[in-house]
Amino acid sequence: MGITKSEHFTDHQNELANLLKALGHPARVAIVEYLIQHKQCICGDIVNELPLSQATISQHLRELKQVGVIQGNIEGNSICYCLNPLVFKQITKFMGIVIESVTKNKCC
Amino acid sequence: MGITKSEHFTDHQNELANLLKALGHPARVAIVEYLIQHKQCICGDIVNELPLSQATISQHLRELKQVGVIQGNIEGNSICYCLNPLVFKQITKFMGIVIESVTKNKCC
DNA sequence: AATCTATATTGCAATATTACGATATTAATT
DNA sequence: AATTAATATCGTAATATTGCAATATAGATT
Repeated sequence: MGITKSEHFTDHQNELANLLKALGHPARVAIVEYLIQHKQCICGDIVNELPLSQATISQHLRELKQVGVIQGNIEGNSICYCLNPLVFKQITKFMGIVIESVTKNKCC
Repeated sequence: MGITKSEHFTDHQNELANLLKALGHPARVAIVEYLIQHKQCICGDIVNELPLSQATISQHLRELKQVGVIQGNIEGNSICYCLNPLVFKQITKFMGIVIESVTKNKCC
């Protein structure tokens, strides 16, 4: 099918999965890494950086914005994007729970 | 298209993206959460836990295994799966870099 | 060795994602 | 007001993902 049965999972599971999925594309990882380096960007900066069309970059930025990875503020005729730390803290929290759980345990 | 132009990105970007994508599905988040709780599982445990067919669960387990999120050890006639902390540490490291970068900066 | 149990694989249909050209929108500049 | 610059959206094609029934495989049990 290709249809994910979101209705069978908890809100938390769906939210976390959406967030991780949004980060699960090399172009979007590259955008985040650009923002780590440069703190902010406009769409055109990423168009110059990555070998993808303006339309495609705009789409990736929208996906990142939709889940809260980045936020965009209108500045004149362009839009300044920057990272939102909240979602990264959310992911880190989950990872911490996993790591703690595994540490307490040897398993198979 | 649907084709990701992986060749244009660094190995690091592709690896991290693959890892995050593998975790970017609610069923696979649910599997990881089951393992946080129960430390280990066999395929049948997850089949009983989630409203998905055995074939689908087996596929999700394979994806998680492929990127190293879980490891499987043959135990008689079934396979014991458990979490591999390494990849979670890798993700945490990246998240830490992001958070540190944002903290140093206010931006738009 | 036949059967049972547990898991993996194959084949397929439905849906989602990725990418881009073309076009629209919106603000700044002339 | 016309033009330019920056970004978003639409439409479309190609590929990927999700899910399942059916079947295959492999070890355990009888």
